[in-house]
Amino acid sequence: MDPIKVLVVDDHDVVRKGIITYLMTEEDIEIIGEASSGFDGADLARDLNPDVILMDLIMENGTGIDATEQIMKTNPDTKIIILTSYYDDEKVFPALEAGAFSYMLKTSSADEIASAIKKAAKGENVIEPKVAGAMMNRIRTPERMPHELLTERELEVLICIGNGLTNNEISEKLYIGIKTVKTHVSNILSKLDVQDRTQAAVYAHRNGLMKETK
Amino acid sequence: MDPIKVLVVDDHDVVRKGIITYLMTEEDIEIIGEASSGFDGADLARDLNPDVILMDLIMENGTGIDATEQIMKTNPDTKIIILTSYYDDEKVFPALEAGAFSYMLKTSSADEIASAIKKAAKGENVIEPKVAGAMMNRIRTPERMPHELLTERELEVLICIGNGLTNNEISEKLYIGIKTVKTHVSNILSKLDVQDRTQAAVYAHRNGLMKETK
DNA sequence: CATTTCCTCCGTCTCAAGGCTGAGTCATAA
DNA sequence: TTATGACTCAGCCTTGAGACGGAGGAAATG
Repeated sequence: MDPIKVLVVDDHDVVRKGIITYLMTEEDIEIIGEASSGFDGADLARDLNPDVILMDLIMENGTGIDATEQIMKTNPDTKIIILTSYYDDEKVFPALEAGAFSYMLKTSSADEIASAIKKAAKGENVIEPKVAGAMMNRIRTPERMPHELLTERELEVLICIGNGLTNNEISEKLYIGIKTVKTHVSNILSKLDVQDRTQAAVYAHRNGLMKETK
Repeated sequence: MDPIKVLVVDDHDVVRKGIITYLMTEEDIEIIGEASSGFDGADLARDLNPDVILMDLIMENGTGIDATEQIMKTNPDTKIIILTSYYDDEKVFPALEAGAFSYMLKTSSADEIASAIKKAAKGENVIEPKVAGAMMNRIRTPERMPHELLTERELEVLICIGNGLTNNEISEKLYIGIKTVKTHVSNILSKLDVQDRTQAAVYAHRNGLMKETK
């Protein structure tokens, strides 16, 4: 059986070298390339057509999410294993939705990672227990995030609130009357189930709604 | 000359193994131990008395900051090199204040890290250019962060505001009169140079003041 | 001892915030 | 056509927020 062709994408030089050094001792795994950014990783994946990709999420040029989406278009059969430090919801689910095959943490032992690569090549998913726990929570609570109930306009207003604007400033910014702003604010408060604009601002920050404008 | 005795502290198994694997090829560097948490790292440092410690900042049990402070008490001559992914102000300066000797990023090449270890053993600091830039900014702008002007009590109140509490709720939580809360809030608003509590809440979230209670 | 800082509390006053009710327009779907 | 939802705006009303000024006690500091 041919060795498994693996591509390693991580902007941390020591991590990349470390993984590669270790994996070189595995007989049925062959490192065919490495990249230090999401962009380079996507390019290399297209050119080299690896069986498995070890992908970091947070990188300086092109996140692992974007790279994963890109690679799934050009190499739909490639199994992408996310290998990162984070296991919070906001990171995990976008990655899995983008097409990631497995999700490992960097606290995993080198053996576990080698095992995950072999399983991925055979079509078996590997999800870290901590990550799996987060997934179960998501499944157990099918209630959608409250802010998904918001209309586009309400979301705009919520972003303004999250930036500390007053109703008056919002009305000027969005070219609408202050009464309209108040209506939106009221609807937002009831939909998010919070008591005042300050709590709404907190909600926006905690749920990552401010990232685009930060 | 004796080889440099190095201790590696990082909760990411692949990072630790990777660094060690690489550094083993360096003749004048000897890995005398490794730890996967800040607590273990501090214990090992006390027992083994290494010349240089490679220390991650974010770990599951005991942060690198705490471990660094601890180690500086027991092993004041040990040079601690912070090796992490982050180069924002909030991470860098506490580490240097705690007694870190050098500050490297994980994007550094393995050669640079080996070089930093040798320089640290000789008493030369190594600061990553990106981190150095942040330091220069701090020096160029001697204006301290506004929230450093806050008193302890005011900081408590600000945290409450950041959690979306009303003045009334704050007064109950802190066992003080509502008038007192209002006084604190007014002082906070003027010290932070913001107009209302919502902007204060935003400030608290953006400047990482909410991390303890999140 | 004198000064400063911090925490505490009071009264007054103004205004933004937000609840409640109602209503007109427009686009899309049934 | 009718119904529905989103966006818009209005009036009325209550209350919390915040500014301003004043003040006392405790503890650190010079």
